[in-house]
Amino acid sequence: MAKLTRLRGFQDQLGAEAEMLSLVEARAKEVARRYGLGEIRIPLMERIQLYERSTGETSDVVAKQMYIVKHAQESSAADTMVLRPEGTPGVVRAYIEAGLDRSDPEQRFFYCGPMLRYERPQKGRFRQFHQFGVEVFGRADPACDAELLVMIDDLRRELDLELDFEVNSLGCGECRLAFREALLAFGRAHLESLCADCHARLERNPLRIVDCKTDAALAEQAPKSIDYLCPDCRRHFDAVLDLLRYSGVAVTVNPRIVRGLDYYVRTTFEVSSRTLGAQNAIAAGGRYDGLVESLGGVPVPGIGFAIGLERLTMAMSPQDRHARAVAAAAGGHAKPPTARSDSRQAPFIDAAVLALGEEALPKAAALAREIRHSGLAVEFVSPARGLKAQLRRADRAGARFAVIIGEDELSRGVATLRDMTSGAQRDVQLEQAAQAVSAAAAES
RNA sequence: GUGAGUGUAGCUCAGUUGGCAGAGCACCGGGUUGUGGCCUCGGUGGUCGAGGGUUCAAGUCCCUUCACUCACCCCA
Repeated sequence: MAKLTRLRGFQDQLGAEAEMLSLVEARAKEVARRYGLGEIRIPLMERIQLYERSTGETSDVVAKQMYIVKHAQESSAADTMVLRPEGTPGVVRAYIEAGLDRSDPEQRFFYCGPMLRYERPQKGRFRQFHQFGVEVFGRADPACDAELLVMIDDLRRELDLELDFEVNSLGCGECRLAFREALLAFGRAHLESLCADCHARLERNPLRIVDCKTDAALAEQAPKSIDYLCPDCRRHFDAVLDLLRYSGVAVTVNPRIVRGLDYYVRTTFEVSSRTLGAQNAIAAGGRYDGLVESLGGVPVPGIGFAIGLERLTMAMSPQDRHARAVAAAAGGHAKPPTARSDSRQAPFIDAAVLALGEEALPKAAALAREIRHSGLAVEFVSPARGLKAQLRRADRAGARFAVIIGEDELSRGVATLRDMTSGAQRDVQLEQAAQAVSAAAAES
């Protein structure tokens, strides 16, 4: 039989890797809670039209990266379903569907979960990846824009990371029109020197010319959106920058932050790491004031961002990752029982219960359960092998204590309680064995 | 979609001008009839990514293909 492998661009996360992601996710949720955000859970699939009308049909994400889902028996062309490539459109849809735009427009959400995009995988880029995202509705004021950046900075501090913050303003619909014209004029004027990609961009998405890396010098000369801001947009952007300066978040204004999604207006931003390679964007977002309306709701401004969780964990140093993973895996344990189990990928346990012989088996199984009821993590070791192998398993599982019940113990009505770190062991009465284990665990 | 690099044991990798597929780690067992880690002795484990070609003989040379990795593009 041919071996079945995981799909290209998809990954399994085992042990420490999974622990790391859970840990980062927990930190992000904690920070979100402090910023008054409530959780929202939305479907993994939506109608394709949702993304066509929000993210934009010309964006790469919609044009060539979506997974279309087909039911085995039924399919309806009118309702083409796709796996979500990003979170924002779904959240906006849910917001409108719940009638919040009319009844209670100011809402603050966070979400967390997998996103799927069909792309060629590389370092930091996967077909399924996880995002932690934030969406705020009903706030048009610059303080809200600044606050989201500050929030990301808080998370950055919690995780002790060095990250670069870059912001830009695309302007509102009005100033974008003028900016777009200027870009097209620039493109036509330099038609010969533009790279092949930029020729295509000129047609599809002129904004992206600014972002060209093939000819950085030329891109440098291209018109910048911040030079085309109307007075209102200018004031808004300046206010955001002032607030950030006052908050002590070091940001750089980068006119090349144009974003690939159609719905962005005014403030856009990217947060990146210097240690990640080519795919260094860890978080990105921006304002989308017209989006709720264009998806059928009443006009409500909105702004949000998403963090790539895999990239965030990758940005942590290896030593840091290891230390954190071990700490997370160890649970409440100060240190693992042996040096060897230091490299363990799974959680450490408090006790391993070993049974020797048929007679001891039910007693041992019952004892394991009783110890668990006191809140400790217990593994009932397979009794199919000898004591030596069972003890080795106990060590491998990272157990602090081994509780042994064999012929000898049974005849005396006791269990042997062995401290796996010191090797010291003593008899405890079978009836009090569970209390003895939890008492021993409590003092070590 | 484009380009480059890499595919040998579960993992990390040796493998000479083509000549019997190896090491370390991991795993299992003995040394200890009921005592883990350290030590020691032994053992299990391979379609050499796949298919074809050249040759008396291919892990090694040639062609094709697949996968992985990195980069372009794009993005979290």
